[in-house]
Amino acid sequence: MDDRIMGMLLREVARLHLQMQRTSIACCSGTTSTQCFILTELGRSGTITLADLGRRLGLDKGWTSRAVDSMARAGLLLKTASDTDRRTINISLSPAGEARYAELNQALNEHSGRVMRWIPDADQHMVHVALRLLSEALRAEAASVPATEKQEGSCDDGTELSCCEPC
Amino acid sequence: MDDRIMGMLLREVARLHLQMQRTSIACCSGTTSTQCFILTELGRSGTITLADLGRRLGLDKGWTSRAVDSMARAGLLLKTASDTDRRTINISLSPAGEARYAELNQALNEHSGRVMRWIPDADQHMVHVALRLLSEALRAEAASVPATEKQEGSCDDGTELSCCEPC
DNA sequence: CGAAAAACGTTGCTATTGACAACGAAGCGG
DNA sequence: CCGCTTCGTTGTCAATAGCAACGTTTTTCG
Repeated sequence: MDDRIMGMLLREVARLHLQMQRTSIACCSGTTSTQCFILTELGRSGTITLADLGRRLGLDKGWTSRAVDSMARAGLLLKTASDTDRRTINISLSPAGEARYAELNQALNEHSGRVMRWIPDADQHMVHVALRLLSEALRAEAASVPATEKQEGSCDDGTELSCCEPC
Repeated sequence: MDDRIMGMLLREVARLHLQMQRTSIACCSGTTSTQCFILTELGRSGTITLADLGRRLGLDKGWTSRAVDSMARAGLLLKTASDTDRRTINISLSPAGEARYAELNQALNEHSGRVMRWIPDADQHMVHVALRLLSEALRAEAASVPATEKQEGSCDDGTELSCCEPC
């Protein structure tokens, strides 16, 4: 299989989706795209700690702390101290956050449904299976890289074009 | 087909891909992700005007102007006045921009190749076809929405949860 | 046990990203 | 010629995000 075509397709899909997602989110409420990510992650994972949330979203913990704080001030999230580890804080959706999560989910699902309507019914199952495979592959690749990404930070060994493959 | 699962999968794929793309890009050179989008769009489309570039990427023309300007100062892009329309400016890749484009493409393709290695060979063709269908569906949906998005900006007609479907 | 190391959450600082509005220049239709 | 639109630039502002430093707490290991 040709990596070039695959790469372009994957990039195109990600870019187009993100672009349209922005408009979908903006339409619904004052929720910004990062707040949307936090809401959906909490809605799926339930109560998790702040550091865990940042790790799952691939965001800096400082930025995550501020974003969570502002959303807690807005009444969307609850910050409760853990009783087993006094360092950690458990983040969860407040009732208002649950409602916003449901609202957001509906808007985004409605949007993806509109996109799906452009795909023939006979192919929809295939697209579904392919997306599942892709998400698993992306997660697997993401999990496999960090083991070696911090040790070899050279990336300037000699060849000027073939970067990124040793690092 | 269930829109909910589809929506979650699509969002997950887009989010994970974008996140990993950032690290791939950062590894290569000083190019940021938006600059990457500009480079890839110019590499694919050839010489286009600034307004067109902004429209294709879904970005504000002001921001596009500044981004293009900084990349032109960095020697990656060329801004040449049009001879038929004195308002427009044609943006194109300089030789250095072409090189950066090739470099970037290689890094990103290498990355998508790594992701694809997590998918069984027997399924790769299916994923390829599915991605092609998806990108076409996203483009079709993106092209069909703007016709009605500006006229009906109400979105607060009555039902509190079913937003985004009339607007 | 007790010191060193690590993890956690907060805060300050900075840079990037991007939208919106206003403006002058230029084309276009009447 | 006059109004309208488009184009590119610039100013301003907010959201996004990373990095470093810090104090607190937990874990690890000698």
